[in-house]
Amino acid sequence: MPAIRRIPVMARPFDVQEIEQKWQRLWADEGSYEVDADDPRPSQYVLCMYPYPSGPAHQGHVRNYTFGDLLVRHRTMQGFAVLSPFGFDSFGLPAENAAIRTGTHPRTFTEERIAELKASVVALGAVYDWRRQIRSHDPSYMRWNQVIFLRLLQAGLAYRAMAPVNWCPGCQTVLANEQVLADGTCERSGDVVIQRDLEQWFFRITSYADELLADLETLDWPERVKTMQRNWVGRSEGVEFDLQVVGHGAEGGTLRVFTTRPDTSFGMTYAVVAPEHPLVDVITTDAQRSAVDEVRTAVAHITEHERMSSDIEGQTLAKRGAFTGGCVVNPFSGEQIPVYVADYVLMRYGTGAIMAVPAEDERDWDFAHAHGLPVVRTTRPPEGFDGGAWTGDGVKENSGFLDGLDITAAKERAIEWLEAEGLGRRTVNYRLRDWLVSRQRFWGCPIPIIYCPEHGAVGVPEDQLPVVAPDDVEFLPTGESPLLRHSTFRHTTCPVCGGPAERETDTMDTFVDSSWYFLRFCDPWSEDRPFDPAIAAQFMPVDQYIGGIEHAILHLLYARFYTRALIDVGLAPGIPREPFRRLFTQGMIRLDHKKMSKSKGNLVAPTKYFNTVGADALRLFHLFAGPPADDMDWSAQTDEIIQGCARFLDRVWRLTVETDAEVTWREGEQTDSDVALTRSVHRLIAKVSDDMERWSFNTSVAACMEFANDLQGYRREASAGIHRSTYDAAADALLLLLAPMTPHVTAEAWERRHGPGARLHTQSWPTYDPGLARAERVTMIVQVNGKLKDRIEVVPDISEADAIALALASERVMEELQGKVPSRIVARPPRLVNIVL
RNA sequence: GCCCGGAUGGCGGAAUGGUAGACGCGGGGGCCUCAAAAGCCCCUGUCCUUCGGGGCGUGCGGGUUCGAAUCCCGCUCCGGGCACCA
Repeated sequence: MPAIRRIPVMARPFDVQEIEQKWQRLWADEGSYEVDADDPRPSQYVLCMYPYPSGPAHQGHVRNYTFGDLLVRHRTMQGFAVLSPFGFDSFGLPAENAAIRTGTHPRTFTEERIAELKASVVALGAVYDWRRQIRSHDPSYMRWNQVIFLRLLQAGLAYRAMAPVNWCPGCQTVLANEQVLADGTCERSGDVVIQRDLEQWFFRITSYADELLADLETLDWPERVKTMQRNWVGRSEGVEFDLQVVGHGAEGGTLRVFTTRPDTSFGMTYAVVAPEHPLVDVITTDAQRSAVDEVRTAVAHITEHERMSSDIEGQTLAKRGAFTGGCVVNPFSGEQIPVYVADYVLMRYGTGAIMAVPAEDERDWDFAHAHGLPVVRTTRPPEGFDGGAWTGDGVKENSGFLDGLDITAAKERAIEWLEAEGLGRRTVNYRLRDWLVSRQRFWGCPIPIIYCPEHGAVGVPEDQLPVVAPDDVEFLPTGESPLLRHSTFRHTTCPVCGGPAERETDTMDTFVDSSWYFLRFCDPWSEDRPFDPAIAAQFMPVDQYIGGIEHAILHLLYARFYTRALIDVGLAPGIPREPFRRLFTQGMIRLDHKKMSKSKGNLVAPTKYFNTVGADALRLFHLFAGPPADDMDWSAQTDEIIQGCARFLDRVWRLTVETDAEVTWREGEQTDSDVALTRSVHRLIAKVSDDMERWSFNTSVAACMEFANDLQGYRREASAGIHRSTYDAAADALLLLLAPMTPHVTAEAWERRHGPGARLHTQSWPTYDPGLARAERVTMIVQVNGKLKDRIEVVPDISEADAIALALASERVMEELQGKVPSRIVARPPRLVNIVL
């Protein structure tokens, strides 16, 4: 019995906004993506880096959450209980700056921004288990942040030490590096910023340097992120050894240096100590004192950042430094060599002193030439080398017992000699420094410490946590934390003796908040500890972590460290030491060649798309635009492409829900074109399933578009009517495959096809028959001398002999051969035959 | 300076040693319509062509291979990271 349907005529075949709101409400009401620890399904943890709430979402968020949501929905359809939480990194400087500008309390400001961001995330159709939401400024989260701090303190992983900071004498406060202008002045007062030592809190991340480095090998992360972390940790192996000091007042003293090139020791023609090095005061002669002091003063007045830059106002690579008047003995050559101070040697790295080998180190070369110091080559440079320092490999010369060796062997020999003589030992140095967590800010998690004149730094007892900053504070543009001026917060009593004491007024770096939120997500209801380790162990590690490349180093390194620290202080027994098994870093979105961001003021809000083409079309665009890892340019053409995505969804709707022409249905035996359609359904399932696993969403979308074209062609050509079950299977498959990408329109189409209450997203991900997915006929190409000459339709399992026979029988090939005998025939059935003359 | 990426039609991109340019955007033509919109159909790298087809073509120059966008060597340009870490 042929069924006949007629098309309704309208701009779009469905009401986008109505459908999107309906399904967003349904997913929330039905708790479709809420997952509990006792869920019988195997679990998967999919997480997008929790955002700083800066207001309504921008396209960077849209892209991020589209990828994440696609994964959540896809894995759910594959039968996993997918943990998909969302939260807000809600402490941070912008809220505090807004408070100074407008007087609004940072909490009010932040919570308004959270509501806006959350609304746009929901409007995008991204689904989360909102019961688990975390906001880092919530006292319930701060409490555990502070407990963890105290446990790290007890374990010796947190400590207090003097550290150089940027200090503005005008504002009487510490500045962040970003607040110091390029010329070394304060952005607010214009005063020259100086370096000053202040007591600050640190986390001992350097204790984990080797582990953080070694375990990178086990991670399924982008290679370049791992490389960046490796460089950041900056492990270098070398040797430390002592030099005898000669000269006034220093007899019997030694100077310890660190080097990775002990093979060059015979070329050490002078030594350099950092300006802050304690030996400077001892060995500087009266004659040299003023020159040395000049260097030290200059260094004290610039930031480390500037000190590292190779050019300060015309003082180019002259290497700012001076002779101290003192000397040391090079133990290898026995010669006396001068000791200099120079700003290119850093007190905090190695021993704060180096042996200088100008012939084999570029910095030493520059310095030696600026100060007229001798150069002795110990590695023979290659023939024709006319540059300065030679840092490559070569045969050792002028090096006594090392002569004739290559540098690797010479290093070994030199270290053995130093150890045998009792002068030095092997050492490893790291570029990585301990993590300075103190921030002189209001809008952050207070460091739970009380300073007692009697008992020193005492932790606030855990039953008194959280320490929450008071609300009755005044935000002034002074640059200092209002907590400093709040006397009832600041003045308290010592938990040990009850005597008068002062609270710490610094807060924690917000990277502390984000270093364990993924663990709290596993058990956000826990009231007696940060989380239940058994539950966390069930979900951890995060199976897929998604975020921007800008967090490649700091956040990801801190989180790796923190996870280990939590395990080692006993708060997280049984959880994996690596928190993020797979990492995906999405590319950024640029507008006019600049990164799209709120601070640059070049955002394109998604709202206008939600209100017109709808969230599905915008999602489809982000998936279709190109490889997820690549940067994307938001261009004048973008809106047209988004329109094209909406057009495609209209077409999907017409193909699955409505008929746009009078249609005759039939059943019974499949015709050839019915079989062909079935085959392309199976090929499509295979293609999209594979593309999903390798994050090739743009080609998934292309395949679905191609299939929709095929489906339309099938309808057009079906003069004898449309085979009902074949067509239904095709339409259902298309909806199932698109379900994770464009969830609203597909869910609605599914319900229209299958009746009220039918749920697309609880269906299983479709499977395919490999036999049907394989093409029935394939195009075999025939080449002569590698040039394409003919195409022949063949069966996929054609034999090599048959393929060659067919190729040689081709008219086009015979023309080309002209009776000549091929010298070689390369056959790769069923893909190609290449005839070589 | 060092270390990673990348370069393909007018544009976004596809092609994991085997038909370069899938899919889409833009453009051109046609159908439908009183007309328009929407929709549908066809064409669209480039040059030559006797309309059968042929030459050229994946940043540049070499190489390996029967065959290279893909692998190797050397450049150019663009993007990113680290930049006096001894």
